[in-house]
Amino acid sequence: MPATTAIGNVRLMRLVVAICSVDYAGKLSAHLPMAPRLLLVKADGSVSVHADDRAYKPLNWMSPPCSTKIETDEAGVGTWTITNKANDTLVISIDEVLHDSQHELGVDPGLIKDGVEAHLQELLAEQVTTFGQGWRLVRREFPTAIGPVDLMCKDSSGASVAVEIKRRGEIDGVEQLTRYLELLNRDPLLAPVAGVFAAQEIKPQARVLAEDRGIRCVVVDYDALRGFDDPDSRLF
Amino acid sequence: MPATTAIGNVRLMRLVVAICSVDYAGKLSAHLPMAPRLLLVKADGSVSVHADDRAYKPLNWMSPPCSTKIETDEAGVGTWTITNKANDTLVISIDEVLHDSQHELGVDPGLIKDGVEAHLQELLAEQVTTFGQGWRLVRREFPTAIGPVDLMCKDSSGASVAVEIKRRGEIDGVEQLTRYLELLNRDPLLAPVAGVFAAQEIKPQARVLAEDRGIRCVVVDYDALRGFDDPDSRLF
DNA sequence: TGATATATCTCGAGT
DNA sequence: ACTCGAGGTATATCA
Repeated sequence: MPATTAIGNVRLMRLVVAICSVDYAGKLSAHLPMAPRLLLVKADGSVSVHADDRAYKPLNWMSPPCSTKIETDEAGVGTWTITNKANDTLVISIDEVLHDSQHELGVDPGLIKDGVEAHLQELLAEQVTTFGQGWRLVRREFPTAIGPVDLMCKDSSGASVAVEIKRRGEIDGVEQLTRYLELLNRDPLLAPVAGVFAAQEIKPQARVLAEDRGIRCVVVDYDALRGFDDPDSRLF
Repeated sequence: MPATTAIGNVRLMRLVVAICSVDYAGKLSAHLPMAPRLLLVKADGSVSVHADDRAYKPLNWMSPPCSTKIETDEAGVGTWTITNKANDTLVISIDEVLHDSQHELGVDPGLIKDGVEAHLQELLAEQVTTFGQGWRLVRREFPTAIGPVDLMCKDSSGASVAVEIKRRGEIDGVEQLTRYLELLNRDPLLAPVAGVFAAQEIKPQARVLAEDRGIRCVVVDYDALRGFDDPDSRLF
């Protein structure tokens, strides 16, 4: 078995706290005046600039793949120029370095998620009787010219119903389902096709719009659906 | 003049590199197995968990406002429990601390941007002949009951045209313009009103939908428009 | 590779 | 508080 770590493959995360200004030129232009900030250089070469607020979004960043040209003196003062394939450039001008450290983290084993829309669709596909007794699934991701319908079903009377599934039901979803229904109802082999808008939460505006268009709204309980599902198949 | 910094107001960014596992329960459930990661605690109380890749998105996070309960021993081993108003919880279990430092950054002076949609609208308002010879601007932000139309114009024959401007032209923008046109064409003093969908980039789906509804699509070149504009008016 | 849909989207403006 | 729209959206999936 070969060694899993070679010196040349050691990948480090570098944390720099520095007084710096930043200029980005690419899809837009952006400028950050000189101030103390965190510079985060990751093992994949990506660079992000963080202020002391906001958990999610950096002030500025360069996504990988990208390369960094560092032109600094022994105190770390100078400039970093980061460029990507599209020739977007991020220039960081450093006046003073307050902290500089490197850390080996290794490859992350990754995130396991549960409760996203794809999972909700799976559960509902298995349990279309959530929508009514005697319903059956025709197919998931039923193809149309403008995109796939989440679930195509038949109700107990054999009538077609297109189901649009969202985690949070907003107006966009109703518009999307409306477009599908308009298209599907032009097909004499399918028409008439009714619509169901299913979500864990449906915003009042979306409900009004849907019902005005004759679309039935169904609020689904993820935990209840999951309860009927095999618990051993759960991720954790 | 009062002192601008009191001890109680000193706000610090804390950088911790630790072997940890993470569980989030809120809008969804997510789990990160034990591994070395960066924990970033900002002055606003927000916490984010970073792996050694991706510039933009943390693996896990809690946005402010939120509060953290730290239950660790003198070596930093133990758990952090972060909760927000909605009772979403992020639990970080720390096995070993590899680095721990704090830094005072102060409030960031903020980002200056150039090249966003508002600017595109300005440029097109100044140069409506981009859409055709003899066109003239009636007004920007033309008011309607459901919101302002970006540009209301008259073409060389004097016919009214409503223009919707986006940086990226997607289906939502076509829907928006469709709603405006429907409303405007009910007004006998204005009707008939034609539609133009203008964007730096128009997605195929959006183009199909727009043209199906008789809306003309125009791809505009931001840099070319800017070239005609006064360079002194640029932000930087 | 390009197009499409999702996201714990985030974030800001306006009501 | 809520809604709506924009984002250097980023990111995953699927053709």
